Amino acid sequence: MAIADDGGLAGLTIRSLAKSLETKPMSLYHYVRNKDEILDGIVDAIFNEIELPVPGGEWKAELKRRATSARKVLRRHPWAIALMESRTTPGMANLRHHDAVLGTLRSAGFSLALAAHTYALLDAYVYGSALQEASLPFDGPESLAEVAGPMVEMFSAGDYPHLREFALQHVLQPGYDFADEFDFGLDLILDGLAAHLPHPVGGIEAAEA
Amino acid sequence: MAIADDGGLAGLTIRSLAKSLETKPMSLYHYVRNKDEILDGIVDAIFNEIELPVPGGEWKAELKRRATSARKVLRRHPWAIALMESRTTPGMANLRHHDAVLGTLRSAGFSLALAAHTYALLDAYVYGSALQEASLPFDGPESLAEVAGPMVEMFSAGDYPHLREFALQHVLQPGYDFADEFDFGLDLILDGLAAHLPHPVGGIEAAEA
DNA sequence: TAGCATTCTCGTACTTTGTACGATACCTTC
DNA sequence: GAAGGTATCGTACAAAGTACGAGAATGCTA
Repeated sequence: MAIADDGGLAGLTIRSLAKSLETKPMSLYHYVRNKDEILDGIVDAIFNEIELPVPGGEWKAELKRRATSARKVLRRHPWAIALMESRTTPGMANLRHHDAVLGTLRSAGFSLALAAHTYALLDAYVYGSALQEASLPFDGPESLAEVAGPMVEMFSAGDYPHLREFALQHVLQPGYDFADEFDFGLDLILDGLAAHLPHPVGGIEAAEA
Repeated sequence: MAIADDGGLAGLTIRSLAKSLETKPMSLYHYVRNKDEILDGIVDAIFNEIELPVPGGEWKAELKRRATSARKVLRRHPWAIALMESRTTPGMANLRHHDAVLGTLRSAGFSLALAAHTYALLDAYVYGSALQEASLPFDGPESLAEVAGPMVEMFSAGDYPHLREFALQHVLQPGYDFADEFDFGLDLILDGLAAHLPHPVGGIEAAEA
C-alpha cells in the first residue's frame, strides 16, 4: 500500500514490491499464489482502515461517521477504488464491515428491504464520490484554479455556456472547495432515509423488540 | 469498444485492435499518438451514448432519464468505469454532457451552488451504483443464488449474523433483484433535491426569467 | 549428532504488453 | 515521370507477470 500510495497502482509491481522488501521477485511467490492474491489482501486491508459503526449508537450519526471515514480512506488511497472494482472475492474485513453496518440498520428499526436500499444507496454514494474526486484533474482548491482557469479560456465563446458560467461564477470563486460537496449529499441522503422509517422522527431509542 | 465488451478492458490491446481491424499493430500509430489517446476517445464515445436531458423538459424527469440512461450504458460497458477514473482530460462529448445537465438545472431555478451540489450528488450516485454492480460477483438475479448461496453456507454459525439473515431472508428470496435498488436511491435523491428548491413543489413551468 | 525432509530463496527464461525506429509502398500533383 | 507527402508494417526493445527448478537454510527424527 505504501508503494501504491506514492507510485500509483501501476507502481506496484512484483519487482518493486520485492525491492522494497529487500528480496527478489520470485521469493514473493512462496507466500502468495499470484499478484491477484496480493491485491485481494490490499482491498481487505483498505476495509480494515474504515471505521465501523458502533453497535449501540444512533444510526444516523454512525452511518455518517462510517461514510466519512470511508471517504477519507479512499482519498488517502485513491488507487484503491480501481482495485475494488476489479476484485470480486470479498475478504473477511469486507464481510465484517457489511455485517456491522447491517447490524446498525436493523437495530435502528430498518426493515430488511429498507436496509438493502440504504446499503446500496449509501455505498454507491460513497464510492461514487471517491471515484469522482479521484478522477478530477486537480487536487484541492488551490490547483483547481490552475487547471480549470486555462480550460475555461479554451471554450470558444458560444460553446458550453452553462459550463462556462458555472466555472467562472461558482467553481473559480474563492472559498469553493469541491470536497465540501460530499457532506451536502450525505445529509440529504440520510434525511431522506429517515423519512422512510416507521417512526419518522422517532424517540431516542426503543424501536425494536 | 466491441473488443472490450467481450474480452474486458484487458482484452483490448494494440495487437487485438489491429487484428480486428485487419491490419498490423504499428499501423495504428499513424492515426493515434498512443494507446491513451484511444482510451480517451473511448471514454468520450461512452459519454456520447448517454442520453442528454432535453432543454425544455421538467427537471426531475430529465435528470431521471439521464441517470437511467447513464446507468444502462455503464452496465453495457462495465469496463468503462475503470477507464473513466484513469483519464483526466475530458473530451467534447463529456463537456457537452455537463453543459446540458447544468443548463437543465439552471433553467429549473437551481442556484449555482445548488446546481453544484446536485451535479456532484447525482453523478456520484450514478457512477457509484455502476461501480457497485460491476464489482458484484454475480450478474442478474439467477446467478445471484448460485454465488451467494454457497457463500452464506461458509459462514460458520456465529460469524456475520446480520449478513446471514440479510442474505437468507431477503437477498436470496425469489423476486429480489439488486438492479431494482437503483431507482429507490435515485428517487430519494431527486425528492430531496426538490425540497431544496425555492419553489418547493412549484408550478408546471415559469421558474426563470 | 547424522541424516533427511520441509521450507524458503532466487537465477534464468518465456510470454505479453506498448511502442521507437526506420524502411518500404502508395498516391497525388506538377 | 519525378517529388514528396501519406500510410503501412517488420524488427526490436523494455517492462511486466510468472513457470521451472536448483540451491540454501532450517527443523525434526532416530
